[in-house]
Amino acid sequence: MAKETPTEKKVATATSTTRSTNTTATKAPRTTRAPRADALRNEDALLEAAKVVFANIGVDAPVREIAAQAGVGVGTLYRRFPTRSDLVVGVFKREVDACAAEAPKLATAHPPGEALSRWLKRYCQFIVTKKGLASALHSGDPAFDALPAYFRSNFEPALTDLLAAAAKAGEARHDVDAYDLLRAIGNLASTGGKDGPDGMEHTYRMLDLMIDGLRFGTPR
Amino acid sequence: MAKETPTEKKVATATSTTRSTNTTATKAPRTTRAPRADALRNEDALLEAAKVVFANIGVDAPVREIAAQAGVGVGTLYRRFPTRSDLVVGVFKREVDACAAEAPKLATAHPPGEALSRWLKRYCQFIVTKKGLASALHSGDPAFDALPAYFRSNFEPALTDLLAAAAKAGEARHDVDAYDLLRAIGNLASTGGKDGPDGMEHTYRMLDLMIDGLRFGTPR
DNA sequence: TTGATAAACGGAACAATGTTCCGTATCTGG
DNA sequence: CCAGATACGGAACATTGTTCCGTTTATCAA
Repeated sequence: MAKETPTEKKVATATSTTRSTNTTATKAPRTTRAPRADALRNEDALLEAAKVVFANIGVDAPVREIAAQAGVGVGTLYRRFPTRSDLVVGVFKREVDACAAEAPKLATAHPPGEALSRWLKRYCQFIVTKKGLASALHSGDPAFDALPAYFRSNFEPALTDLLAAAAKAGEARHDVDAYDLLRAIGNLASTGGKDGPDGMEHTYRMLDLMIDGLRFGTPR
Repeated sequence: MAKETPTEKKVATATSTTRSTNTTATKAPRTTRAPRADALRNEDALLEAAKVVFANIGVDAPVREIAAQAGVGVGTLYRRFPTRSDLVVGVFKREVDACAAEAPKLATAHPPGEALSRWLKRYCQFIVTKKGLASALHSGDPAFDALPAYFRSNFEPALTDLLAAAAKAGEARHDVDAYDLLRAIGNLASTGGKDGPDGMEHTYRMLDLMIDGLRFGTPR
């Protein structure tokens, strides 16, 4: 097993919430057993490691590198992700999930307008960070075919809710389509990314401009 | 080890490669010798083989395949093209050369309007055939950085001449820019290529439309 | 607690590919 | 025709993605 787990603290990350999703009521199903704890831990470690390695080396980073970073053998990696592409897909989805999941959190922690602008900034970071992955999407590999739909089906509702709340509170106009905005900001952020002359500053300034535009004509 | 890469010797379509034409006729260029005949032959065979293999298998075809098709060993291939990318570049340039070189030939063999339309059709074939290579150009490999300029610097003058002659003969309008036309037809041909429902027919119909447009308003 | 066993693990081994090396064969100039 | 520069072929090496399988371990019931 993964003897190489000196840093066991990771376990404390309360991954428990996502457990017990299936068939808890039935008794002693010989055919199905609860997933092993180390397997779950490793799947998480692999996705996390892949995210880091992709960011450092690029999406073309060797699989061995990722396995090493995760403290796991390649065999383990391949049981979970039968293909390199599957790993890329996994990382992409996980990042989409994480970004989309912040929308409701921000909505409860801040007033609607503030929540909206904070999330849009977060979304910008997602776009810039995942530029490498995004280019992989257009590489012709059919494994990535489903990702655009996944992207939209997660982000559009999240932003729609934020927009509606902001509009209702009089902090944004009503006539803005969430998907239009996602695309516009996506284009904005994907050109002139973090490697620009002044980091992400330029992108953020443009984003602020757009956010002000959202407020324009709003009753005060 | 083989480091320096003299690589291209210009367009090289000229037949004779005698060294004596260089500068003054002083004796004893001890340092340079005429290239061996087999070397020249193999370079040609490699480019030709690569063209075929790229067309059949794709630009990602194994190098060994190309060497085999050319009837040479990989060592020979790598002496001429130190990198896989160099081979791709070589094929691309050679195809550009071949296509551009037909312009003057057509100009002498046909009346200006006919020459123009024939060459545009030929250009269409180039675009469709090289779709695979074109996508490789946008792969981030710096070896391909010079190709767009090469493309333009060969095609634009060729087409400019054809256009001017046709306009002078009253067989085309005067207000059409060669580069604009190259781009327009390039876009036309790159979508819906030869794999479409009716082969290249659709593309050719659109091309004819455009050629008619070139004639429109021309004095007769 | 303990033991049987399904599940998971690690990493060696395999296959495909780009690239390098070098002993041998061939061409060229004199 | 000879000597030496030049080029050749393909085995060998390096880097990946992927598979296999003997070993280890978490789980569960007794």
